[in-house]
Amino acid sequence: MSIQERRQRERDEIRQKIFDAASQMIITEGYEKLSVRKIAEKIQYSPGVIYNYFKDKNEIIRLIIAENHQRICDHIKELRLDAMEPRDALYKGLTTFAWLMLENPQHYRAIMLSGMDLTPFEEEVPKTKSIMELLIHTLENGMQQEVFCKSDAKITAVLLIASILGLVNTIILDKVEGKEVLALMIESQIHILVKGITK
Amino acid sequence: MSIQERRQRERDEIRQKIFDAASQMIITEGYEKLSVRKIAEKIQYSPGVIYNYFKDKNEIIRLIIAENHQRICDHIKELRLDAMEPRDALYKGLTTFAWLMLENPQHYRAIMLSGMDLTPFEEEVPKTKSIMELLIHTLENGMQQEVFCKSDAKITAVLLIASILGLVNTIILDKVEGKEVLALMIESQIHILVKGITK
DNA sequence: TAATATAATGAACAGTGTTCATAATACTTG
DNA sequence: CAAGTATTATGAACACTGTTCATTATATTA
Repeated sequence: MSIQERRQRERDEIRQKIFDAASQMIITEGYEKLSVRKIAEKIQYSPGVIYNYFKDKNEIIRLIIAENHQRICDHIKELRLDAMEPRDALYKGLTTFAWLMLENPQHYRAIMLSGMDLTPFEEEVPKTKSIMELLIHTLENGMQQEVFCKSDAKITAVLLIASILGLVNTIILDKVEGKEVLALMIESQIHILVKGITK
Repeated sequence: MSIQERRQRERDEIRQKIFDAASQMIITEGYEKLSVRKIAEKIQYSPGVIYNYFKDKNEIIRLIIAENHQRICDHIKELRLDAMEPRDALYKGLTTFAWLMLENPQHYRAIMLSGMDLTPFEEEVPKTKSIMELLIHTLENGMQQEVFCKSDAKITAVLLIASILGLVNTIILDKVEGKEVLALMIESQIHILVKGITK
């Protein structure tokens, strides 16, 4: 029995190696330059072996994105937004989200670029929705306390996230430089959004 | 002299043919599936001929995006926003922008996807900035009339556009269906934004 | 008509994702 | 320990991609 455990462990290790190599290559060389052959070269295996561990290249990318989402979600959970005043919570949550997204742009870029093919993505990793759920909870909380205007919290959450993602995308594409300008933009954007939904 | 005019005209015609074929292929088959070889096949030329008329594939894409921007900009200009009340102008302008973006998602997608390589883009087609300029003008107008909060109009314009692009992107990626849901999202988003910057 | 400028060709190069028969390895059984 | 079996790695092959360029064909000029 132990022998099969070890085999499984070895499988997992190689799988992880592939994953890590791909993840790092996206960060250092960018999403566009990522290729199966280069991953194989980096871990010193033949190209074909990748397909013994992953369905295809897309699955690897999906999992990298999922891991990133999870990481961001964990960070936001640690903020304990539910213990804060709704508007403060919204401020803090969205700001954190924006900065974490900007932390490694290449991963974020992968989300944008591979978008269309990632529809079965949420089924695989249901936790991905959690960022949205945290936000929805904050919004509903604020509505009950009559701080925010009444609306469909789910839709409003989508709109808020979309705004932040749009800003992050613009910042990355336009190569906005200077942390103080960046901070001003994020600050301003979130100010507008929070004001826009408050009573 | 007339003979050179004709030659130039013929050159322009083939160039246009290539452009049109590419533009249509993006719409029908999507940005990812666009290839130089398929363009050549569609216009019944050999692949190499493309490079007698365009520097590379990217230039074609850049020009398609530029044309799209121009088209949207012309539509918005026709609205005569400067003759409207600032908030109405903002509403109308942003709503029109969003719907035109959603009109053919594949072109919009090309903007997102090819982003990083398009930095020299604005130098080629300075008119691209015009949408932004129209928006900035509307904002400055509103600030002078003390309808909008005082701020850097340029930055605020970027934030507003980013929000709309973010929403459009989300709608496309998440394949939001149903025109009434779509309309509600756009309407809500713009409502939040306008409220967010008004005094 | 011959010389010249221009443009189309398609093979070639270096790359991509993916598949699969073959070879090598590791494990199980006699 | 040896023979047989299951598992995994290999690398060639397929069908693509963008791009370049010597060669060929065409059209213009002398």
